[in-house]
Amino acid sequence: MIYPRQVVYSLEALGYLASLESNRTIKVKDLALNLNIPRHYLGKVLTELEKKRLVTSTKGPCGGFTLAVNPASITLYRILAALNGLEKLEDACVMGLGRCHSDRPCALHDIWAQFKNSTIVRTQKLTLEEFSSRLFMKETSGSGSG
Amino acid sequence: MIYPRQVVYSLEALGYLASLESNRTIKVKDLALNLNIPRHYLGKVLTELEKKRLVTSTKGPCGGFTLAVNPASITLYRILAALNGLEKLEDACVMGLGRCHSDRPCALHDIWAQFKNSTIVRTQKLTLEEFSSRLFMKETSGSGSG
DNA sequence: ATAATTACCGATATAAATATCGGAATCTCC
DNA sequence: GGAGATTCCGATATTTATATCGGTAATTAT
Repeated sequence: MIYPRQVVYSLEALGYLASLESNRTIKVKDLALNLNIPRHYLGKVLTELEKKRLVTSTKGPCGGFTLAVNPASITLYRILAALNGLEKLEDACVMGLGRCHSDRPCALHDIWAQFKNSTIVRTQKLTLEEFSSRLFMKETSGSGSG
Repeated sequence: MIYPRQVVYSLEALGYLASLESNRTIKVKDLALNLNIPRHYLGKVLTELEKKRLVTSTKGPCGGFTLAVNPASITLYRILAALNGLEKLEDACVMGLGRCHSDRPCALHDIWAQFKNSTIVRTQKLTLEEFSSRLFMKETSGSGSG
């Protein structure tokens, strides 16, 4: 992966939250178990997400975290931006060569530029809901559609 | 950049060495100055490159490092492989999502796959000589070709 | 041989990311 | 208002990458 783990954990947590019925909360402990993330570390990550108004927390019994945004309208791009997850994509050179510029590009310059561009376009179209349903399929109570 | 700095330094050092007349050595100190890399750190990186038979070292006055491979025939792919620089490219998911597989891909799966593939194809065609002349232009003694 | 030059190498320092721990603060339910 | 549940938060540990330092070994020139 090209993102720091904190970002990955954030995406997983948000994806999972979006897969729950709206307004349903989940405890850090359970989230950590489900996503296989160290519990206390996830707690800190969620605190960050709360500061960025992406989730809300409630203390006490029946407390936990819940999504603070509408998953059908927020895009992954906005989420990544909030998490500083776009930094890698802003690097000019994929190999980190200081002397690679657009006027004197390295041999991978165009490939990287295209990847960056595609990623931006794609994530700007992708809602959290779509992202979530793809990977964190809602546990429907028993829809036997087939 | 998506590569660790050690890999970047290695690429820069090899590129620079390839831009010198063949069999010409350069001292770590000078290389570090030219590439703006911490001297002692570069020394360790070069030692690693020597273990991998990519460069040769000579001690004493007039000593230094020189390329141990033919820059016209070795590809960047082989170099990256030797440096374990392909690890990031081998990751299945660009976002590091454990539950993203080819049979249940995330929304960026195809973009990432294409980038990885293009990078491999391109670096397999790219010789160190080409890589070097693009960015570390040989200081020709005065070819006024234009 | 001696002196100067250079790579070599082990010890250590620094920084950032990741992870752990325990108790304080807050909230709900009774 | 008290008991229990849960987040919150500061302190600290661990790991990895990056960087620094200084002495040792090897080589060359004289």
